Amino acid sequence: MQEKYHPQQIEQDAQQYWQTSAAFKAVEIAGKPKYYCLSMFPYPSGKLHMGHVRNYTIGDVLSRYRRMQGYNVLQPMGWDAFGLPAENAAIQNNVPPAQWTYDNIAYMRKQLQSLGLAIDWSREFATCSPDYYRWNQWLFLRMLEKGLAYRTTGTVNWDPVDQTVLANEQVIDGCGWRTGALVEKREIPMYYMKITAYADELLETLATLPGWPERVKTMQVNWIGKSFGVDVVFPADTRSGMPQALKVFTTRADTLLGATYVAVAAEHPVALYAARGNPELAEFIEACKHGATMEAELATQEKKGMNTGLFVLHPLTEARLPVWIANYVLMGYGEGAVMAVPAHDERDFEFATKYSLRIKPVIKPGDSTLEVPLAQAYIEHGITFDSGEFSGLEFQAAVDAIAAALEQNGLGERRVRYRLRDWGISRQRYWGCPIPLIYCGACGVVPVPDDQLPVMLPEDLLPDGSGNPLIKTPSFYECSCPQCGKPARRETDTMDTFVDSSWYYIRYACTGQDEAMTDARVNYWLPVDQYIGGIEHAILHLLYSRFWSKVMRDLGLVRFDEPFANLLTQGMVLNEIAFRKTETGRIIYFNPADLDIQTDEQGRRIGALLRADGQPVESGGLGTMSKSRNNGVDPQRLVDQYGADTARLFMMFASPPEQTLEWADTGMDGAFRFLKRLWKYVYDHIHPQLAAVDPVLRNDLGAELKSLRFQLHQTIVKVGDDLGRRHTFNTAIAAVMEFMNALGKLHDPSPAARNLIHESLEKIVLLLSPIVPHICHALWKELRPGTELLDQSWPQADRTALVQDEIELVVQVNGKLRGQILVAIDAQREEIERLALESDPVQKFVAGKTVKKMVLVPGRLVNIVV
RNA sequence: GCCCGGAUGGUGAAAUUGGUAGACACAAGGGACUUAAAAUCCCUCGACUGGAAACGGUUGUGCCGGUUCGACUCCGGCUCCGGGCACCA
Repeated sequence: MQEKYHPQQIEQDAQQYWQTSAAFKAVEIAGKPKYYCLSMFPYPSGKLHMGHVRNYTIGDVLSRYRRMQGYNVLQPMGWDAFGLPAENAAIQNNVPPAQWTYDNIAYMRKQLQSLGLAIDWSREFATCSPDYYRWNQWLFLRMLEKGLAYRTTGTVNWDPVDQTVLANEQVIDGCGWRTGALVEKREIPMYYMKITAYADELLETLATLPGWPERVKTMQVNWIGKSFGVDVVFPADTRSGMPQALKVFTTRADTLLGATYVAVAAEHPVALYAARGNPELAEFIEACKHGATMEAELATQEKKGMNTGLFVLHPLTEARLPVWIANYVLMGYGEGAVMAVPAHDERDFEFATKYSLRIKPVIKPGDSTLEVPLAQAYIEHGITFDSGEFSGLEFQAAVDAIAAALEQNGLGERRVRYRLRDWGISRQRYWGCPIPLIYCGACGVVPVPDDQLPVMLPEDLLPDGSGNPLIKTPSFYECSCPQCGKPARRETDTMDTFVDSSWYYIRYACTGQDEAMTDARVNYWLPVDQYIGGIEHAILHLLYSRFWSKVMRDLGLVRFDEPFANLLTQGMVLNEIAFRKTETGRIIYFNPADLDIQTDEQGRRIGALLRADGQPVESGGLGTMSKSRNNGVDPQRLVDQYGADTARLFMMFASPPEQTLEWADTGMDGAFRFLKRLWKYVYDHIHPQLAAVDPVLRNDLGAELKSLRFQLHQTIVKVGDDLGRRHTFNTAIAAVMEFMNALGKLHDPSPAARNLIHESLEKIVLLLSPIVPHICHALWKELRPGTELLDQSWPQADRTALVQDEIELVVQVNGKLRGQILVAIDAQREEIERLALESDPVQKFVAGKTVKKMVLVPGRLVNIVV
């Protein structure tokens, strides 16, 4: 055994051993309990960042821990390989997206392997492989057959200069990111997946997922947004020229008598009708085209509107209500029209105040009245008033009565609605899975026959920023109609990359299966036992995956209802954002590694200077590590400098996994120091070649050794609980450090002590092995020559070591800590109270006062109330 | 704007079911070893305060209020920060 800890050599040896022994190859073994541990696969952006290290280390710790517990573990890895960044890179570097992607995969695979992850690499695949995306296409066609996929129009961001569709990310302050041109909304035909058909099940089965974080389930519930309300029809006032009735949905039918106008989207037929011969209105509608498409922008943009001059009739009072066009009403949501009740809706209140529209309160708090005029909308539930026959009712009674009245006169009906919208999957982009459809002049939209799948994506095209290059590639789009054989045109849109990531975890179970999307092996491995990934995927990816797997289930391809039994959402790894603005207003970002931090005498940060020129930079706060903001940290430097074990240990020790982590590498030294100390402990124990270790004489230990052994077995219990149940790897590591500190204080040359040290070191190595597997692999060889760490089971605590005679209780007076007492483990209440009262520090505080009450918390404390 | 989280020493954090706030580390300061440095080891380390010292006291978990014998933890109201908002992944 070498005297010093040399991670490079140790890690190389361990990784080589794992590879040559195919240690992590997962094989289906009937009857053996399986554990499918999956970390979200990476997008091959170029190199790993700290978020990846965090994600994959967590997965690896859990995988190795379960393996030691006797599970048949599957931990696979792959690549979410389609997507926008490859096209941007292609434009920038003149390299086809395919090549850029494959190069990145090759580099990042090496990086992952250097972390020593217990992955079955034989199952690796990338979603851009035709063997994979062929089944996207195949399933899409099945969904089309079942009516779960359909075609309709959707809104996109249109860059009028580049003549191309932009992703939301590519729209900056309403302008195209490359051209700076004002972006327009445009309606184009697209394909949608009917996720709303599964809305109820997606909602209901969340309740069957106790292994999911509450916050994620809450977010999904709110996202699906099931609401009970009423569809209300406002008939046209034909005398005003209004061409049609307007239907709106409301969850607040109790406020119907307070409706004072109706607003429609700028794209609504009534708006277009009103704009004919009204240039002012037409201009407003035109301006709305440049309005926001994103919900965040939509909700914060200035609310603007115009009166159409048209009227509808109130469905209950027949009062004439003006019809307005408003930029905050979207055609894509519901019916493209809303009823406005300014007195009881904040947005309507703001709008009505701005345009001097009528505000009519009809709801008041149960125990008081409203002060008129209102200073703000009263949005709480309350009692109706000023509502004719519907006055004086509480919320539900009012909704029921008004809904009944509407149903009676045929102008409304109760409806359940969802906030969830169908999933638009068409992308006007090159680097994605082709949608397998053909457009024939004679036959219309014709699916590509199954035996012609996959529709292969050419890998040699070079996008130039002006739209999807597939449109300009006849060898791709020219084809003949599968039905009539005449020349036809292939669909050039590709699928949303969320399709790729919606079922990759199923495909890992069927490596090599070329005849079908899945096979029987799925039934062994799935569902995933533990899924680990960033909290940023709490809604979209996880909801789409749940949906897609339910569709597969209904097609008989899989048997489970939910794909991920347990979910661990790791917090984001943040780093500082530093920048300067050039004279022309362009923003240049600086990597925090290139800055010198200035602190005050207390060590608090007050600013930062760019090392290159010594001048200050501006702070952009904290944000997730990203290429675009130049605040990523490449783990490679740390791995090269300290080794993978130190990087893994530090990452796990830094904070609990679900917590957002502000990146700082201070502490790496400490993690490295700990491993060096561990190495030294084993070396010092092994090296003297003293007497061989005797069987431990556990009943013959003195008080010091007995107490140390108690702590050892307490630590075994604690670490198992932290890794397996709590997933708090930081406290597991802290517990081992604490025990190591205690062990280090033992200076006892007796054989009994030496036995205990040996037992301790073995257990420490086993406990740490899921976190720092390389060093543990090497140390185990020294402690138990001829055996392999990988074959060892997770240690069990010795119950006899955990028996205690006495325990310490805390004594409080009026809830304040005043002292401790030592009591026998089986001491009775009276005995404990007597000891507590008699203890010196207590006497001081109790003397001369009357004891009112004593609170005893068994095993914890005594509180004396005076 | 809406939905979901978070805030504890100079720093990362711990306190698992309402029961000792700051475990375990980092940084810093002091010391030992060394020709020196690195490495290693030892000590101090929330704030204020009494004491020569031993050892105490008060206060303290983003802010304001509440419940309780007892609150980082529960309740009500805020502030700031992070994630998501349907075409970044």
